[in-house]
Amino acid sequence: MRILQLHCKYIVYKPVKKEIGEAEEAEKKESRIDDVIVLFTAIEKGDDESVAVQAITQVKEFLGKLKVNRILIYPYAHLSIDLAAPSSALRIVKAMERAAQDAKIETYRAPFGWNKQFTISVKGHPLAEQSRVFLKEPKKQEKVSEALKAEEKRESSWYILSPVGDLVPVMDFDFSTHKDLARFSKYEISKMRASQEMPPHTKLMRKLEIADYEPGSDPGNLRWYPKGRLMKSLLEQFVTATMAEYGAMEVETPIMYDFHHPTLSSYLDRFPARQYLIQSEEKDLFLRFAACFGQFLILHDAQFSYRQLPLKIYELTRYSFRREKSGELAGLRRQRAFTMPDCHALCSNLKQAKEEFLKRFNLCMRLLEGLELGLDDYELGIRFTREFYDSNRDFITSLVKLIDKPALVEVFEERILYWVLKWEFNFIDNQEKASALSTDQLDVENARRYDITYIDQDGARQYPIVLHCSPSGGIERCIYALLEKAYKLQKKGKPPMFPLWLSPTQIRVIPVSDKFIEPAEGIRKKLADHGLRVDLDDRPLTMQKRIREAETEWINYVVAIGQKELDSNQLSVRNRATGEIKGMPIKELLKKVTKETRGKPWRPLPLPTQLSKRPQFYG
RNA sequence: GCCUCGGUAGCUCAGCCUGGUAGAGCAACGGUCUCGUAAACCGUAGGUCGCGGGUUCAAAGCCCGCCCGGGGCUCCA
Repeated sequence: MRILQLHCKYIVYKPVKKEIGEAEEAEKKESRIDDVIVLFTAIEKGDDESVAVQAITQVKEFLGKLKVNRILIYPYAHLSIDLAAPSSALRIVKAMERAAQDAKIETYRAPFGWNKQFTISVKGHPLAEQSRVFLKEPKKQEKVSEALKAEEKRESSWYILSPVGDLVPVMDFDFSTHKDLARFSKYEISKMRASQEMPPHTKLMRKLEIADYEPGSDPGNLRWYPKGRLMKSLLEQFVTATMAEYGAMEVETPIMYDFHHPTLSSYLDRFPARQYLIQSEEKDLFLRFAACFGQFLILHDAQFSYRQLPLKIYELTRYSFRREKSGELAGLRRQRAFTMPDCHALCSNLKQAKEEFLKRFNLCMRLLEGLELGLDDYELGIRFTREFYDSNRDFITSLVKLIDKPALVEVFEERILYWVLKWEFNFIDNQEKASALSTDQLDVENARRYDITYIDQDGARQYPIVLHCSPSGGIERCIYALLEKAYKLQKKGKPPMFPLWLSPTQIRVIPVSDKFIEPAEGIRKKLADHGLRVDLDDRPLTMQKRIREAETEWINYVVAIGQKELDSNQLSVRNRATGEIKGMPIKELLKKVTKETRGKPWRPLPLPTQLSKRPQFYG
């Protein structure tokens, strides 16, 4: 629908003759209307009553601004080259008229289908002349998955489950020795938070040149600076290596899928997330929000029997996309494009699924331990259906035993989604918000949906149980947890730090003055040759200043080189964790550092080794 | 989507209430200093005050509209 909207001192018009067969009946009589908004209107193909209402709603709003409440709807075909058929056009013009009357607008309408003569006087103010286009809103844009709708009215109740198997309603639990669990429960149940400050990690991610918002993209799609890219890359490697060790086969699958693919579209309805949609030629595509599709489609086509179960398949999705509402986004805590390891395991029956589930639970604990996130840093949340709990009490309790502290439990009376049991490790940040890191689900529905089958001992086709696990949660979110944890340390008066293996610079060498740059570089190289990230602050600044900057960069060890060190063959090593300066031979430092990083992936410095050669990305 | 705060130098921000030559610190650049564990000193350069319109002799500032972003709420397999 196209409307040319004119604020007129007056308009005079007179029907001259019918132009089309469907024209309305009208008298060939002159009409005059004063101080009126004239809507020259063309109805186009695809317009319907909803467009008419939409148009009038906006016109009404506009009338308020101009302090006018009188309109003339004037059918005017010449505005469009894509006109609707006259019969439906007339219907919609009438719908506009009705909508306007309903909105208490004084409404006039020129007859439809006539050749008319008119004289018009348009006012001179800037808002007097407006052209507008209204389109029917495409349906798929409004598509909300059934799961999202179901989520909104889900019925569940909350408990605390202790390691000995007591299930206590949340209201009756004594939280006095479980402060973080109390925070987690409060967050999950009441959804009450009131925080004015910025989340500390968003400031840190920029100050430390890890990541930043990218105004040139969609919100929640971040840019990563070299140091952040390095950390992310190390975490990715670590998770992938751990999954390989576990026996999962790494694959790679497309990031976009056909919206109308039959199995995919029914899965979309079972998943509570909003998608990015892309149109390409004739296809509607959506960007994946997890690796499920790609892996399930592979497994659908693969053939395997009970002998190969449990069968484990893994992908590090870079990226998964979820079009979260803009207000939900927060730095590294929640993005619209994020990197998520996703591992599925197919199990022959519930017994095998439970064994595997436990194995993965342990694996996730170990993995977070590798990031130096321990049991004090996260809380366990478990969710299940009432029915599943009733027949698997001991099994569920055995999960809680593994962390040896009470867990928050959500019990669903009915199965709304595709799983009957899931758990997450939740990190509680400085604003007392909880975010899931590791998670695993027991899925009893998707094998059937994707027609994934295995052959059992008797040669019959069976549907396996599917486990969905993100062993670390989103990689970005891991960095968020590390930053928030570091901030907690800082609040307690301790130096904020990263685990050594993730530190962009592990050791910085600082020559006392520029006379010592050369020997300092020699020492730097010696250390670097042992597979460490060591850089050299060769800038002509005072020693104090360079030490200070090393500290603000959270560098774990700082080595000063001057005459004293050259004479004694001892390095002066400043240890960030303790704040102490200790003399030690180069070997001792090497031993200390390699011990601390044993078993973890390594990558070289992502920046020039000389600080004088580095650009500033932020600030 | 709603509420709220904001957009001024690369960064952090002041100036806006009460209209009258656009500021500071840090960073950058040039120089002096050759330095011993969290900020040496001097200087130089750097701005379409988010965009559009209005009011005014005069707008970063006042008014209207728009755009963008943060945070909160809702939501979170």
